[in-house]
Amino acid sequence: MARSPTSQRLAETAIRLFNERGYDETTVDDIAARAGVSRSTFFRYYRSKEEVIFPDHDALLAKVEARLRASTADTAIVAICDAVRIVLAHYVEDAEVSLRRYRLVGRVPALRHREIASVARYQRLFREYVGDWLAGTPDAALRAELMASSVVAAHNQVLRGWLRAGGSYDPFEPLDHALQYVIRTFRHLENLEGPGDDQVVVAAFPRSASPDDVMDAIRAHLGSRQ
Amino acid sequence: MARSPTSQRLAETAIRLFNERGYDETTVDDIAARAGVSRSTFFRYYRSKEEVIFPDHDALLAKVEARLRASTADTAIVAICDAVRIVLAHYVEDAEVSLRRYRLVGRVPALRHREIASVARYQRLFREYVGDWLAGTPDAALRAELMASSVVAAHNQVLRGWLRAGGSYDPFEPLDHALQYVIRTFRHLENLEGPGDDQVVVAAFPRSASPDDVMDAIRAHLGSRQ
DNA sequence: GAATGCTGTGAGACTCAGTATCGTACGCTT
DNA sequence: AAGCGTACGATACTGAGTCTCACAGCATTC
Repeated sequence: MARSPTSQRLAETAIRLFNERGYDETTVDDIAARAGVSRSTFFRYYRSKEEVIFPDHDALLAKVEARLRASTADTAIVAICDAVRIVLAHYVEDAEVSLRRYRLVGRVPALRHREIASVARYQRLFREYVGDWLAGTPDAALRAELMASSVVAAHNQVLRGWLRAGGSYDPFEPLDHALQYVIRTFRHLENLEGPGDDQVVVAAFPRSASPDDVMDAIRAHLGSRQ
Repeated sequence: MARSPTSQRLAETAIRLFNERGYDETTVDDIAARAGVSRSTFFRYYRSKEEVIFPDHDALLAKVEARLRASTADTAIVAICDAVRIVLAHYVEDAEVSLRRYRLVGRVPALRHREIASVARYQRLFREYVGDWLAGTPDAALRAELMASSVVAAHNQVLRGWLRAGGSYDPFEPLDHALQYVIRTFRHLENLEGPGDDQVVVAAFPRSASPDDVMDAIRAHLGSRQ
């Protein structure tokens, strides 16, 4: 599935021209001519002028889906975090391309729409996965939607920050930091099944409760565990 | 700002034709001819063929923004919930149109993309608002993103459910239910400023911690409050 | 009441994305 | 060398969206 040299050449030519003259000012004819092929050939490799900017979203989407499928309910959160890392890694691998695309997309509304649409596909994927995971629990669909949107939002926030900074640092640490928020939100939304592996949320009390009230209640509760 | 009769007529004709023949099979010429005007006139009222389906998103967006601006930090959550209700109300008011559009959008990828793009504008609006609200606190941008995405996700989930059901019930109750989740998530994400009004989340511990460890830690922490 | 200007409309030409078809040259097999 | 499949080029076509110009209606003004 290695990309053909012609396809590669077309993509590079296109991006160069888009940056030189602007997206709207560059016609498909220009790209094809400069790449030394015919217009027909361009449309053979890319279904549209926009697609030349977003080549392998399908492949990436498939990778994400594969990672999610390769998990059981116990490891759902791990699978989700892994999947998000896969996506971010994809951008980081081709930092050069990602950055050029980022600048381009920021300037061209049509491309921005396209990008947003492709993000929606990831969100949908996560939503379906989480929906299956939560199936049967109350408000499963709603919570799946919220969880999926959080995952995607966290990823996008980290990615955008990294891109804005010109890809000048390792974004996986911020990603894990962001995912901590998401995981806590998950736990929170998931609270029917109790807390997770390494943390036990102990209690919540009316603010009016005195420290002694709190201590008493906790002592009583812990008593049943000893 | 009442819509002109010609514009109205064009929109109605377009939707009827889209439903009869399909979106791609209907040309702008068809619409204009059937509405009794020229092609030029169509493009005077709508900048594109897609736009005839999504007429007043701009106005709605402005309403939402106005509602958000008309609030101080204290009432941020209230403002956000209100804003979401405004959006849902807009769909419910024109239930007939909303339903027709929903069915259409479900079948035509180009329209779906357009819809998704417009949703992103709402999310951006909420993100900026929440970002201002949280400005100066740690991870403000990240938490703003998460909160905004939750708000939008909740709304969309409720709206989609209502549309799928053919608009056969009052969606504001489910909306409030969904917003409860969102609000709790907010509180959770907001915990730097302390928890909400009536709850105090006390602590989280490694599951391996013995009850005594827990008690000691809590006692030490509460000590500083007495 | 004619000249003036503004506004909405129609007509037509033009660009360009995207589709479909056909012919052909090249490389590979047997 | 004959046959075959694949990739490419050439060409024509549809339809969206832009632009320009001409004209008609309608008000104002002197």
